[in-house]
Amino acid sequence: MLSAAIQDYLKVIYKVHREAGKVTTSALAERLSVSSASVTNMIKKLAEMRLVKHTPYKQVVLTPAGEKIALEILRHHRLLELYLAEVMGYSWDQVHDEAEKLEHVISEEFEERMSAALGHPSVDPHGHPIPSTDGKITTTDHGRLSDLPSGSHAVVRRVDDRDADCLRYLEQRGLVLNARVEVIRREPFNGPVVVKVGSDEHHLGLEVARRVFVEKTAPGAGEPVSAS
Amino acid sequence: MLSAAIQDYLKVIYKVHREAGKVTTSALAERLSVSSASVTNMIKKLAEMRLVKHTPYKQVVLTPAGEKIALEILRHHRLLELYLAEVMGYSWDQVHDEAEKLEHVISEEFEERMSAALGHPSVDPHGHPIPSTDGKITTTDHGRLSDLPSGSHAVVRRVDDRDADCLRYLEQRGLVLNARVEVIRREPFNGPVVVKVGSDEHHLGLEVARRVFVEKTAPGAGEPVSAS
DNA sequence: TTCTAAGTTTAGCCTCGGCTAAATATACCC
DNA sequence: GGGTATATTTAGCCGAGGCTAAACTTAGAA
Repeated sequence: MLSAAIQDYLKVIYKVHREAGKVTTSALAERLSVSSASVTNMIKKLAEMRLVKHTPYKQVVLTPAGEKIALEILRHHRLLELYLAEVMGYSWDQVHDEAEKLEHVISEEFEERMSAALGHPSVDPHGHPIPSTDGKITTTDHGRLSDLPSGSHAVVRRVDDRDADCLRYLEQRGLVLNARVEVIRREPFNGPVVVKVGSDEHHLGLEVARRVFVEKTAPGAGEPVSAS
Repeated sequence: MLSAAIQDYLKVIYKVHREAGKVTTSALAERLSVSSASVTNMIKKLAEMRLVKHTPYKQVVLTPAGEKIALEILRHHRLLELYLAEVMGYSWDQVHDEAEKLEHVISEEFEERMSAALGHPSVDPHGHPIPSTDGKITTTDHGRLSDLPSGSHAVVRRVDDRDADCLRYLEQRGLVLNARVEVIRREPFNGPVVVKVGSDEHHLGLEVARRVFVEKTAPGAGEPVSAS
């Protein structure tokens, strides 16, 4: 059994790769709340274990073996989030921290029973795809709400789940998974984005709007432009 | 937050105290699958933290603070066992190992939601009482099936849950919580105990019979002699 | 009472996964 | 193309929680 620390490193390497393309020591250090030196140490170890390839001073990439483990942890995390929310009644902003702890500890048995109880879902409550047992994942790249021109219509497809306060903020304003939004206008000088959700209008700071990922829709349409 | 290791020590100290009265280094070492020297080290640390009192070469006892933590972990463990069995459909013999890992990781939130989902139960699937949130526990001391004279009638009130194989064995023979049993006869020379469960008779080795705790009943009675 | 076996503690070591400080590599600016 | 800022790695350290071997207590038998 791999330690929770190693599992965490692999998971974060995977996520940083998805989000930034390139995986650097300092990015990992920040995401793991650990010093850069500690990251270098661990990376060296992971490289010996053939879980990552490391080009010193350049970057680190997961080997297929490393990615498999990362996806397994990711699957645990996202199934847990969904289970906590749907079955146990957790609120949207509470699930992340609990899942973060449990993901390293549950058995395959537990994973399978959760998945079954949820009807083998493919997306977690924040819109992230759930990897399958055999380590496959289908990612859809969505644009950010903050990048939408005014007048756009869209559907919320994913929300960054790293900050519980932000999640609460968004939830209160109806910006949850599959919610329809319209960009009314955008204030200049990186000011807030004014969006309509249902019949309400909200002024979202750029930082917040960057955390909401959307799929564009036709203005009056009932369904997204490119429904899956 | 206390480490999982410390939580485990406190839990095992509590259990050994219940089961054997006296808590020795070697008993702890065996139960924790750790060397005696390691136990001595950790006990020293726990004593500094005021969680146990240690009389060197004699014994160790929990302080009220230590007992509080032990009972909290015990509560986690037993709620988890029940939740895994009742809600998630685990079998009787699978729940212990999973609970053993999860008990150190779940939040108060999780604990409370499990308890609510189960209707705030007072006994786990193996018959152990579940401590309350405020660290109270009501223990009933039951005799062992292995100590019953032939002809006795009894109800299973608790089963030792440390060995999954043994649990499976007992479950297959109907020796589950609240099952009625009758001791048909006892073979001499520490031979098997012959018991009737439902309409079947089974020959139980002494080692197995020692792990089943029972409450005596009147021979034909529908209810135990001293119902709770 | 003394001697010995069993149980306990001490001493010293190990691995894991952190840390800081110092050395080194890269990259960017002029 | 050289110099400096920034990123990365190396070196050396620490605490947690294990281990073994050796020393020390205790208790029981002779």
